[in-house]
Amino acid sequence: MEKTSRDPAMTDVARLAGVSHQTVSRVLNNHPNVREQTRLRVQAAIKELDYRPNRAARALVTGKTQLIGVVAQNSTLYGPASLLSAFEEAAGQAGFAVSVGRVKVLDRGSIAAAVERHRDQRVAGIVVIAPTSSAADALADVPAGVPLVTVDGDPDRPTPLVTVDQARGAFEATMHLLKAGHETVWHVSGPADWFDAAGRVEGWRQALDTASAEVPPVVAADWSAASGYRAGQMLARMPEVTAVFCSNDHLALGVLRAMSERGRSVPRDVSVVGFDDVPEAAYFIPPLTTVRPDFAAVARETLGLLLEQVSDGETTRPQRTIAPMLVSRESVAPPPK
Amino acid sequence: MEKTSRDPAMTDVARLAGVSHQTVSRVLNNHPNVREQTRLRVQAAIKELDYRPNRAARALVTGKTQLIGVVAQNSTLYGPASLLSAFEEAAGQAGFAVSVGRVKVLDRGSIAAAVERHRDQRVAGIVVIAPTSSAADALADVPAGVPLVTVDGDPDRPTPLVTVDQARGAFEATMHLLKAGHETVWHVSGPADWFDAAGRVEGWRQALDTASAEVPPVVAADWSAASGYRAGQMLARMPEVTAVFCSNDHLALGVLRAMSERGRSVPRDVSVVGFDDVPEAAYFIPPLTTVRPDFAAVARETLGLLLEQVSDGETTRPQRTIAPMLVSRESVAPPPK
DNA sequence: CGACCTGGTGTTATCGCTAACATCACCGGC
DNA sequence: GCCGGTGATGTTAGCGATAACACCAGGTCG
Repeated sequence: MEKTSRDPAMTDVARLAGVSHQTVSRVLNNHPNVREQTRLRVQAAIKELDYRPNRAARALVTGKTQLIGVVAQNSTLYGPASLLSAFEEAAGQAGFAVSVGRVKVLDRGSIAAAVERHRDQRVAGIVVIAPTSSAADALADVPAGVPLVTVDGDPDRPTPLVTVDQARGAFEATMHLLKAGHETVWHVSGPADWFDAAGRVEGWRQALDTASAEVPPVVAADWSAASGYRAGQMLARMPEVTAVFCSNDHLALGVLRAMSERGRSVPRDVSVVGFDDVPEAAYFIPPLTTVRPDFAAVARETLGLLLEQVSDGETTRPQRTIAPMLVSRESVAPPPK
Repeated sequence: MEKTSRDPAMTDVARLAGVSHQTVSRVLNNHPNVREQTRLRVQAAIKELDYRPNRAARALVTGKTQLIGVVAQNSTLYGPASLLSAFEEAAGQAGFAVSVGRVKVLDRGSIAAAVERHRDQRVAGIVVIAPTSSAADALADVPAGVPLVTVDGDPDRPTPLVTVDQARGAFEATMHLLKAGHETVWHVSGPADWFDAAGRVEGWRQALDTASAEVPPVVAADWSAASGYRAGQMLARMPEVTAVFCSNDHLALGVLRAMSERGRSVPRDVSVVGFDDVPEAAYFIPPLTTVRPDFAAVARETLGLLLEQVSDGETTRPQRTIAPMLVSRESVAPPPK
């Protein structure tokens, strides 16, 4: 009767290498005081047994896990999804596992519950993707002492925060259009309760102010192509509209379509700029000039900020913004004569 | 000098309730042999101390974690992203945390590495979202003994697998078009190395066979709207094309646009059906008739199959397919006279 | 009415690791 | 040539839970 023998433990490695288990532990944790020869023997034994340290045992004695909890909305929007994916990659490379707690709606109760689930797991730290004010409000409920970083959250709160510099991206996009010769730039905005959308409105307005251009009314939409299309139908009817900055690429797609349907050629008659640089943006007709946020950088900074809190308990400068990049394609041209 | 006292442990609860720590353990694990009165005392103590069991300690002694590892491609495609999100929710409700290992490309090496990372974490089981043959191949490297379920993988392999019944969805979509009176149905297909795409081609062909309709050549594309648009440009030029089944909604979007550009009205001149029911599909112009996979059901089945393996070691019937649902909107009509 | 079960509880060993201390050989300096 | 320092290693004691067994009271049964 062969019982499947249990996974090898540190003592098994120690026995094979002819040392004590403590020496194995020292090799594993790169302690300096181990003779080179001994280290090699131990490493050979580890490889031979396909030994892997038991994280539970380590966590038990150190009191720390190698787990990071992320709270994110259960959505497939490009921005948040990319962010999450980038963060998982960054954390993975740093040797941390990521446990994702999805939330249907970003309200206090749901977020608090997700945070509790993570605390139950004794995560080392928590990241909350909190792009709306209701989500940011919910963070007030998180007990102090838990390392916490907010991504895409409210820039006006003192909590540790990493965010794309929405205003700067919008500023550059708008400036790009103004420099092409347009007298002013219209804006199709995302939902007002999203910080991303608010920041982009702000950057757009600043650019117009800087250039002393007239500030047209904001055209409000949500993030969808459908709402961009509706906004576009309106704008297409107004001959004075020659340049439009859209709060994301899907809105821009809707605008492109509306323009094309009314026979206004992009970029000959109207120039359009988006935000996000979704993978399809280069295949729109025409290929879309847009602003690309560096999600990988956001992820790296977030992780850095979190690990700083985990080890030091505190952070020196708890806010980071990541400058996005304008990607110039073919949807921008000088205005018609 | 106040040192922040450590989290309460089981013994603290036991002391407060006036019982042994073992009794606390029994209460926590719902053992039957505990007097009601004792149970209440213990529960009160747990609440008072805000005690939460230490998972590391439990994992150490039981040898099992409450963690499930998922390997998924680092993509933002609607299908895989939805699946992942649904699975995280299902697992969360069953008390499992989900650790996601993202992979850039679905090749043997990357998948093997991701699986190894999960094994290091001693996950209870692993789910691999393996929609292409290269991904399915990589599973050969996974050592036996690790509970493993494949989602969206190769239906022709014997590994435990849960998948949407692509062929059936495609069959119904095609039948829907034939019943509307179309003589035959054209198909714009996803990439050939995706099982999803292959299954949908098969279902489409079966439906045509069943109705003894002519089988036109498959129009090959990838999953993008851009490629759908190119396919659509071709189809729009052919007057005999009155019905098109697209392998996903984005392709359908491209086709819709191409048709509209060439003045062929949908659904009056041409009927179009998609697959996936992306959130925007109802806002396409016209609102798109499509096939909705039940991602939540896939997630539930996957979890069930995995937990069955975890507890029993084996599974009886290791393959499950989930029937999708046709969602009828406004992009289908009888063919023009 | 003593043997035996059984429900409720406590005691002890154990999981696999790290931290802290113990040990021991070897070194240089006065 | 004895002393303290230092580098390499071993020994021991937990971390916080579960499992296995021990124990004890009270009821059942022959």
